[in-house]
Amino acid sequence: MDSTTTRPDQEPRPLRADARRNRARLLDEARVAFGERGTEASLDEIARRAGVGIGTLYRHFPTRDDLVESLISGEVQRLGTLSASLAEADDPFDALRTWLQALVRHACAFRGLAESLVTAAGGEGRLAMACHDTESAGQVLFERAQRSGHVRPDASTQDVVDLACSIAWITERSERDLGEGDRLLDLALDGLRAQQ
Amino acid sequence: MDSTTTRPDQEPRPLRADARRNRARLLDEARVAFGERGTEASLDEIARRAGVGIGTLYRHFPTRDDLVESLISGEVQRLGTLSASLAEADDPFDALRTWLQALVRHACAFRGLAESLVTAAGGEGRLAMACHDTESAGQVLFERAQRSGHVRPDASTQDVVDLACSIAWITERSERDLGEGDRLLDLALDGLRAQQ
DNA sequence: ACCTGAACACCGTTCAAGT
DNA sequence: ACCTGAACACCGTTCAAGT
Repeated sequence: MDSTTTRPDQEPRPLRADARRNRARLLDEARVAFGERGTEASLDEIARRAGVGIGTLYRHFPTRDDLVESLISGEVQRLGTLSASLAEADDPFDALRTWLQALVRHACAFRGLAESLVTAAGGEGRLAMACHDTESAGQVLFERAQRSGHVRPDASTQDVVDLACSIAWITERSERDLGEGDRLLDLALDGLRAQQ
Repeated sequence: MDSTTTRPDQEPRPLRADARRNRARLLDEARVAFGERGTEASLDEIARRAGVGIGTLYRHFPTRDDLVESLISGEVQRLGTLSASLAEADDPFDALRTWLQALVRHACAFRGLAESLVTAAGGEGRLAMACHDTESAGQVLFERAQRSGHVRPDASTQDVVDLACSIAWITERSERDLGEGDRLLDLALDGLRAQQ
């Protein structure tokens, strides 16, 4: 169900050569800065390191979240692709688990990302749309698993996406490494009870 | 290795009358401000509303987390009491669940609290000690439940406390009400799988 | 012993002037 | 069409001066 035709996506509208170069530099430096300091990195420093006035940063990325969105848009698409490729998997529950694991890892990409995602999700910007797309990708797998009776009927896509984001958040915040994120996710999916 | 003798705890050391009044006013206004704007509320505004110079705020509460700690210390104690009162409960798993529920509600008391707790936990300040005390309270219930075979042997106290904090965080961030926090916690404790 | 608030540093955001 | 950077607003934190 990927409509490559309709994509109301940003057609990146031809930019003047210098503008395009500036945009690329800003993204490069933002990637570095977010990697080092998380999503709260100083915008001023990003602009300075990119050799660009702060006004230019704001022109290309009116909000911090727009910058975040541009950095993760590739990953968001990959989560869509992954969902599609899991949609016919033998075990619907495991398919969902695999996708949620990928979501957790995605939301751990840099410090503050899980927070940005969850906060943006309620809003209206480009990042909110990215969140919406991500949730839609998960929904396919979730509903299949639920229809097939492998998932509690009282749970929702939103529940598991939120759980994944909050696990990403705690993984990043406490100093667990990424493998610990997987463990916590398994814990939440399988439950705390000992199987007897 | 707990040296109950050394407790470098704050004995609240007699304050001059005006200092005590200022401290109380600061706490009152901080409670209001944190309630309205979360733990990131402006310290300047708290001091102003308390009718006190900003320096006085810093004298009483050298860090923002010290302010947070003073606001929640009562709740932290109550979590300890609750743990003690659940320590002999018939169903060890349910006892743990009840306590974790209380922890989730506690960490939802105001916006940003879950974040402050998790961030502080790694550090050294008074808030870190409060986190440590809280975890100890949970540990009693957790280990009992685990020893009795009701809890997976590969899970840890830290796992469930972290899960509770992250569920508090997501509950507060997305605009779920508190009951939703309980639901998410149940989901994580019981697992996503349909019981068949 | 405690309080005050000016001073400093840092950051986000806007906008008039420039090319 | 795009860029620049000064200007403004806001906040945290320290510290010299005061009582």
